[in-house]
Amino acid sequence: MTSPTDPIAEATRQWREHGWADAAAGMAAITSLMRAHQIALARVEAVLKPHSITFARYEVLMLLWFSSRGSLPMRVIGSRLQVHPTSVTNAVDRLEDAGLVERQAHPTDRRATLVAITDAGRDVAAAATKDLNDHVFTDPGLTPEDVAAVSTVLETYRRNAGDF
Amino acid sequence: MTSPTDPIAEATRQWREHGWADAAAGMAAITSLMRAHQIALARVEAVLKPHSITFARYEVLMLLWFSSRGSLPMRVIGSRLQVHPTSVTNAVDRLEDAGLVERQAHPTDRRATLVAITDAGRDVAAAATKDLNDHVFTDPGLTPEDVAAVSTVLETYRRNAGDF
DNA sequence: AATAGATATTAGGACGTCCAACTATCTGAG
DNA sequence: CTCAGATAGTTGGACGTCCTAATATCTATT
Repeated sequence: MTSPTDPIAEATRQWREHGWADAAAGMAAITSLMRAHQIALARVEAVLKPHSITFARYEVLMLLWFSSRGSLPMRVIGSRLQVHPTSVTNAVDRLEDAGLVERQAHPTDRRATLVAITDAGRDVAAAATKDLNDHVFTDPGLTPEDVAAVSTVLETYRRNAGDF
Repeated sequence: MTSPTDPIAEATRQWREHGWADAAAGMAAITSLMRAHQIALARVEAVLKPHSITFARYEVLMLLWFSSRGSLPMRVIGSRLQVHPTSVTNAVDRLEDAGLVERQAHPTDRRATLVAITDAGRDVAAAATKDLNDHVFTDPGLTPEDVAAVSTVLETYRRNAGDF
């Protein structure tokens, strides 16, 4: 089992050799985060692909599904998902083209736009969630202890960053 | 603790309510990973911006800088960074336009292309690294213990995914 | 040696993210 | 009541990632 060297471990070694020992651990953590994100996203997208949606659109759909009225203003969606307003416009455009959501006038603020999930949207959300739960979330690729550890530490990271 | 609700904690609650308790922890971990990645990437890109490079290009530059000959085949770059060949082409195109690397003929395999770092490339790599170390990596936004914990768990995750 | 299959790279296109700039509408200070 | 400033959303563009398809070159099998 002579596995090739982990590129991040190799980078860490280089960092120390160059006298950047103080930064080596942080570099490794952030670089690991980038790779792990890439792996996780690829797995999730692979499961969502048959449902013809992406993770970005899935998140919008779930937010609407869980909302009490089945609709939210664009701005609220962006705020919850922590993405730029233009990303919300993009995702909603595509979801609307697919008939999974529809834009409605906001009752009191004519600047705002409400996004409402359709029946078809609820169906896709339910089916996609079942698939994601069965094929990714129930066994994400780590022990339950590690899963909990990641969540806990990253929650701290997100809070420190002002994410919520 | 009067903070507004963490959207991920809220999603976890919804998952349990809908009877998906087995998948709730995995969903939370993966969603946390997505957000944390977004935060970390934004910080890194902000520091790199004055150097007129992105993180993707920075990684290519560092790989070349650390290589013994100062050059690597495109294929090796993609393999180490775990990105698609077309992403390497893209990054190298832009680095070459900026004069930070140059393409050279491979001595023995005419299909392959060597990418070599230039003196200007070494200067940018050194300056960018100093900035990243000072402003991000030395204090990534977590305690040293948490930084180590993230690295360790994500290393397992990457290894399980066949990343190395 | 000839050729079928594998490998290295590039071109074109889809999608998500961000930023800057613009329109429409709301809100609050005077 | 008016108007400057804030807010909601969209458009257009830059960039990174992936996928598919195409070209060029290597390699191994017959």
